[in-house]
Amino acid sequence: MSTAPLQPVFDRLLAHFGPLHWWPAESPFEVVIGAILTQNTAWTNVEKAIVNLRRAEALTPKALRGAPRAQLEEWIHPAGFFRQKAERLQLFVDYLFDHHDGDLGRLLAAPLPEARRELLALKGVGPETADSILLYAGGLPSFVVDAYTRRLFSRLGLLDATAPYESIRAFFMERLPAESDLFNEYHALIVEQCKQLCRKRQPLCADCPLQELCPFAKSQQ
DNA sequence: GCCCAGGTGGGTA
DNA sequence: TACCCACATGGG
Repeated sequence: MSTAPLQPVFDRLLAHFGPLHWWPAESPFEVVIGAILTQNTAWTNVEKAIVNLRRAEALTPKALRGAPRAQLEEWIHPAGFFRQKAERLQLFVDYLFDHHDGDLGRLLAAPLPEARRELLALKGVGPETADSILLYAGGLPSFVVDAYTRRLFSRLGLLDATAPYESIRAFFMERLPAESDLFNEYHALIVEQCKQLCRKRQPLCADCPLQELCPFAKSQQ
């Protein structure tokens, strides 16, 4: 399989940042919570909500299911969209108990396409959230496409940022071996690359390990 | 004060 | 299919 031009991008990011070993969570179920809470939300706000949930010992399917809705909304308040997200979290755990005995591992033990269909059928779980759960909670090789992925790779001239989610996901999955460790690091490195430049308020081509691969950077020389 | 962030669902043409 | 909008907080 030809991995050009995706392998060189990965190699440079890995050399620059080193392995990141995502997701920043202490359990697979915490990945699910983080994936829902981070929808269109800065991770710093999500962290505050997760601290509240941890303090309340609410980071388990059982605890979340039993929590009063108003209480849950209060815990996750800092993450924004708290009414929507409280509903989505409880719909998720309700489904988990109704269909998998409250065991996330069982849901994620199904073959990837089946587990993905199941997740996508849930209200509040779109393609990015589903792929994040599959990859980072389940260790399944499902490539995650997010706003950073679109921004970085359109900047590199490799894809159209406005293309549908599934076509961008296919672009990566058709060109990379289906290895969860590779997909894990790749997405984490994309996020790290974009976050760094965001913090520094720099355009994507400045101080970037991908300079040599970036047509936009070249045109500015 | 304004803009944006690791989306999703519902409605309309 | 392609837009539009609601959803809400916190940091730059």
